[in-house]
Amino acid sequence: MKPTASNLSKGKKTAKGLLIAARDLFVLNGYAAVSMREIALKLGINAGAIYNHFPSKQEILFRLLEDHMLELLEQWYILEVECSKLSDRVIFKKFVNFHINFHIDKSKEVFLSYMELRSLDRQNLQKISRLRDEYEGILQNILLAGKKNQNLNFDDSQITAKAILGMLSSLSHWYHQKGRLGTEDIRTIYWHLIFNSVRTDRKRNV
Amino acid sequence: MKPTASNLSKGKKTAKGLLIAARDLFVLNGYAAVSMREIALKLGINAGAIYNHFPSKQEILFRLLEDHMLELLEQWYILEVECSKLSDRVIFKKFVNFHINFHIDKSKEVFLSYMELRSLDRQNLQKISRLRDEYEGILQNILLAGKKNQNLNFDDSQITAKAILGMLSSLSHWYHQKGRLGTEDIRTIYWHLIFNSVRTDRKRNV
DNA sequence: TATAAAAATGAATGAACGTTCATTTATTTT
DNA sequence: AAAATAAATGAACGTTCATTCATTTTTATA
Repeated sequence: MKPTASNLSKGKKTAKGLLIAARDLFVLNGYAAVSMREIALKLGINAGAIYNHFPSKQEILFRLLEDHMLELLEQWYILEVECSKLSDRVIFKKFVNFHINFHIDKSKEVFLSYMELRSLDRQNLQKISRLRDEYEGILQNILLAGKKNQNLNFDDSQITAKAILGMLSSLSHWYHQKGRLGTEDIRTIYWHLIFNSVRTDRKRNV
Repeated sequence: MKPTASNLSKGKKTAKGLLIAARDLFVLNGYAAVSMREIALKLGINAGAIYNHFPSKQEILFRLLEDHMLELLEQWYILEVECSKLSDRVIFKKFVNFHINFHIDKSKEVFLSYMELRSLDRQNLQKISRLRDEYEGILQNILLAGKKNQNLNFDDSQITAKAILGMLSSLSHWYHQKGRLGTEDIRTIYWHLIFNSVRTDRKRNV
């Protein structure tokens, strides 16, 4: 059975709680500025007790980032299965919408992934970077396929992928629940901006 | 006479050197993870000597961010003077190019401004936020003028401004001198993406 | 309910932190 | 050159840091 909140053992519950507490504090103040004592305090336990669940502060950060990237990739690959017989543009739209949804849903984890890469030690950074490159590669391939079939138009797939992901990721810098616009509005606005930036049914500007 | 590198007094030279050293270290490891001792070491002086030039670590960060924002705004206002009799699109292009140039030129300061807002104390954050809002307002006004005259087309000026600035600012996350593409290529690619995302001579997509 | 395992405690570790200080050395001004 | 100012030293301040550990308490298993 998949573990739910209620049937987790005490230990697993604490471990999960620690990840959430650490995530929230890291987002608020940054990895280096957050102490193990603060994290423990959120759960009402002693700092030393954390080490029953995680071997180090660094490992907590790594687990947060890796779990996030693995889930991002996994979720996309599930969606990708239905894409084989769709048009380039529809696949592109599917990806952008998926990305926006995921970023709205997991804005804290996304923010962390952008802000705290530099707080990872060399080995962990390498692992996360590999996962990031894999994800960026997905978008690059979608763009390249669209260009090949003349359904999308742009100069450089690598820069364009970075620019699009950069635009979308800036979402996580300002998005929060109680904003002026609903998620549907945001999805629409971003989709228009992004699709127009690479669409073909227009002459090139100079 | 405007002070140059050579005619600065010893003290001013050290102060300037400390700002540069701090900037580079903050970019590399983050404000909280950098010690005053590390900053001093870069200049070959003792940590205590820093306090002859700056009253605190916090003040060093603030000075870096404020100087950057003030220069950004000042430079734009100089350019803006020539804009009064130009078309909406040309003004928009002028702004985007200005922004890209500035971000390529000062990629470290831009990166800092995005990453270390949360390391500012309340008062300093307020000051910097006011400057950021002023800059974002400039782009919003350019967009709104373009929309009013039907020269630009988009849904929401606030989100669109944020999205555009987000896309451009992601530049500072990966740009460095020795990259595959020259600054002229990057300028072109980004301008195409951005202008197309809000241009009018096309039908709206659904 | 008895027993083993897991989880939490609270004190302690040594190291590092930003900042201060009395003092010395270097630079600038008179 | 003398006097005044600025800059740097190196040790020390009190605090906080991540982590360790012997011990106790809680939870899960049999």
